[in-house]
Amino acid sequence: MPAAAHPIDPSAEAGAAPAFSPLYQQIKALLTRSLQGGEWKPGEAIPSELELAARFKVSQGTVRKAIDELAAEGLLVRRQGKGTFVATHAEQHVKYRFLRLTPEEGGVPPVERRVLDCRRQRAPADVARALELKSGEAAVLVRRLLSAQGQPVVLDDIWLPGALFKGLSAERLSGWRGPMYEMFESEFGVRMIRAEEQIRAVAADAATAQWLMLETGAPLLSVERLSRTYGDKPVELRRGLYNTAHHYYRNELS
Amino acid sequence: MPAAAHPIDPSAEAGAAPAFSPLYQQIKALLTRSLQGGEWKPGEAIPSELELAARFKVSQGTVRKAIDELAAEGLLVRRQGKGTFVATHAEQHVKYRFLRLTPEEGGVPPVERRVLDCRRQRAPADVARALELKSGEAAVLVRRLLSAQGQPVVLDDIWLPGALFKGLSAERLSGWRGPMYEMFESEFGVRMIRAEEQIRAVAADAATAQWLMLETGAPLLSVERLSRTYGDKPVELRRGLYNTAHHYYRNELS
DNA sequence: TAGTGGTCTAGACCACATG
DNA sequence: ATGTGGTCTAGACCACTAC
Repeated sequence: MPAAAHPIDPSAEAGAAPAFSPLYQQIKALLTRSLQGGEWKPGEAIPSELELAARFKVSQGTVRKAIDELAAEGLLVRRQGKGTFVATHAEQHVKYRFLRLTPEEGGVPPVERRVLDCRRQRAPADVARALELKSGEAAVLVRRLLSAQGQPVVLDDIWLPGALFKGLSAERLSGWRGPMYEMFESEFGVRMIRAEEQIRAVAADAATAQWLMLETGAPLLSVERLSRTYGDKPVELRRGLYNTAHHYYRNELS
Repeated sequence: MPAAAHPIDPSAEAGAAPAFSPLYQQIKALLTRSLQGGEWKPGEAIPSELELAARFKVSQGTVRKAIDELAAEGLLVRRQGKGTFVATHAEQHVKYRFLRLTPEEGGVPPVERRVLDCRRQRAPADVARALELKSGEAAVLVRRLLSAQGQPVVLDDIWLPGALFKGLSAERLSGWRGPMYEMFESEFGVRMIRAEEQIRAVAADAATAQWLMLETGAPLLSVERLSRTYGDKPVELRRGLYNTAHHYYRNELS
């Protein structure tokens, strides 16, 4: 019983919980649950460290450590003198967090978007499995073409759970200015916080080649991304095909 | 002057320093310098937090925060009850830190190595620029073929600064068991701590196709990696061509 | 001037590893 | 039993932001 001096009863504020972990981990779990439950919305400030310390009956330092970890994970953003805020995809500095495609020297990133298709249909088996949908459950398929200076660079197929994205249409997508994840956040209340990608090199098939204005068989970067929201729940399966003739996917290892 | 109560004179233990940053940042810089200078070697334990606190005349908490950051960056490894150790590529759990190529379900990673070439020569202009060598300075070029179950998967060209890798030969490389970065560390005192990668899809040329037992023009993943050691000094330029028919490059975004 | 996050301290106690 | 890192507290002071 590590924190016997100040145990927090998990059943007090919520249901089953990690039970006996360090106090700051319990606080972190409680904060995560509040974020997940929408107590504080993206962009809003959460209560001050002292307020939270009073609410949870722990010291400021303990709250601080919990917030530190959530900030390190990108769920919260600290701003000295102002407060701590729920992270949002609308922020300038995280705009390229999930956009790893970088132009060669002197080029521009592929920011021109064209929605080719947006339809609701039953999720195919592989998509259903990835998104943890029941087989045959509704899904939304969005197909987009991203270009840089008129040159097509990316062909994206995006699968979303139908239940979470009611009312999503090609018109709404086309009308939206700014990152897609910002729209998901503000229009559908779905916030992506983490993603895993599988990257391969593939040959362009005839249809893809036509969209990207390449020869059939041209080498393309295939990026399959599974995005997750709070609680590691998968909410987006994205399959992108990138023409890397004038762009590259950048990555940092540490 | 944030830390006026306990300023550390940068000139006391070393030369010019970040001057007036938070105390723990100054401690961090001092620890980094000791790591860089080889005061503690990879795998060894550094002094305990209390010892360091005494040495630097600060509280344990301040040393702790400095070590926390270095541990987060992967330079140190904490082990409860034992001490804090200098990270090493020999550790099991970091063995795959720089190896992102993952087998498809049921497959095996490409661990069979064959050294095709190892020669010293003048660095070409682009390599010299990346490694920050003077033009015409000596470099070592290593070419390797990695296979999984007899099937070639990766063709690697590795450029290293000649001055740092005296005595590197195909024989020594072939004889080494374990990760290459472990060899660089223990045999040449060069420890990689960070790397940036540029990833593209390319078509196999005739020579590459032959090595990888593919058709000319087959799509390959091109991974160009610049690895850095302490002080962000570049020490390796690696150009890998991956056959992603049965493996994929995995990445996590957060 | 007041409130926020950021730094630093000193000391207590716990958990883990080792002799 | 001792020494290590890990957690938690209470309080002080600093730096930044806003009113």
